[in-house]
Amino acid sequence: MRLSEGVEWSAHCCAILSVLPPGVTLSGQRLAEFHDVPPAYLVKQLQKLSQGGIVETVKGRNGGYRLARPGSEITLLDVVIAVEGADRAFRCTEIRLKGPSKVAGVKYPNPCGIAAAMWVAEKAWRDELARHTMSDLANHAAVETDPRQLEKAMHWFQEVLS
Amino acid sequence: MRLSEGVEWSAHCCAILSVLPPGVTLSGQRLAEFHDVPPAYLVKQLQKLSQGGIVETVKGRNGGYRLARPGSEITLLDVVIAVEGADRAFRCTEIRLKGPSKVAGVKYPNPCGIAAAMWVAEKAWRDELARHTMSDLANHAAVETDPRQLEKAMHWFQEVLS
DNA sequence: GAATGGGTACTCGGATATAACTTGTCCGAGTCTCTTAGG
DNA sequence: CCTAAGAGACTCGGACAAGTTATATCCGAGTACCCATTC
Repeated sequence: MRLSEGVEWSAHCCAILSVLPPGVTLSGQRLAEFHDVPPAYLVKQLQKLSQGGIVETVKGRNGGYRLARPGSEITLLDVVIAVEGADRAFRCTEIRLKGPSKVAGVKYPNPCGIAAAMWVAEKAWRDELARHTMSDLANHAAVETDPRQLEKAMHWFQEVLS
Repeated sequence: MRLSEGVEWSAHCCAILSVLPPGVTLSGQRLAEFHDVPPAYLVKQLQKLSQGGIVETVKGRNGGYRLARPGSEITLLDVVIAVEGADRAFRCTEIRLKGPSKVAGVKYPNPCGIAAAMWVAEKAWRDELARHTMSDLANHAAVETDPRQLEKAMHWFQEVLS
């Protein structure tokens, strides 16, 4: 089981976007430069965020991306779902309906115990992810980050946003 | 994010093995037949369970697999880890150390907020999986399964174990 | 001096190659069992 | 009738392909800005 790298990139991008002044956009090129990741591939992830209603896009010169709603209303779970899809990690293939013990016509309304346990665990995972908003993560980063790095970041933003 | 099919197969196999009399083994061929899955590939999953200390193997004629310890002491988490590996689903690439804001020499002892949140969520997932043992799942299945199917299964077992 | 039209540069978006991993298969090494021959 | 040796068949285990997904890239469609031209 593995989450794609796009999840990490997207989460960082959304956290960054959450601290921008309202209305200001940042292009995929700039976001890729700031995070030092392949620009074209990052844009592909941002596309998913756009389709998922997490970010809005502004076309044309000086265009880019901005959050579609306040950072305090976007959770980590929202980002993960937008990038990875809403499908469950565990997929039940209903093994119990196959093999030599199968009985024609028998259907089970409830999921089998294994699938049920798996899905309860996944719900616990999702619930935990939903507890963190982009604003929370941005605040946490602002506190934890080295002051010198914070200053360099501020400087860079003022440069590219001018 | 996706769990491999091997997880489902392995969980079902372990649940089956947990209800066998002590010492009795079931071959990969039989387990594959019972679940209607590709035999050679199922054996590959059972290999991982063997390497993970979940099941023991008995070679030679009338050999096969059996649980390495009581089914009440094997959790769903044990099986998932054996098949999928112990690595975390989310991997932090330390983006914050790259890009134009990086400061030479700066290291962060604590994981970044995003990674921390991800890993807390994964722990919640694991804790939930660890709450279910193979014996629990087998009991649940015994109650939920259609009586006719149960009987056919019993019949099949008596046949292949004789 | 102000307005307007066109060119240009920059943006996102989807279609297109490459790499990695999951899925699926095969054959060899090892071991228990059964048979059979001998005492 | 009992013992023992050997052949056989069945088992697991790792090495070997095929298909699917994730990763990375490129080029086209569209839009806002800037500048030159005109009134």
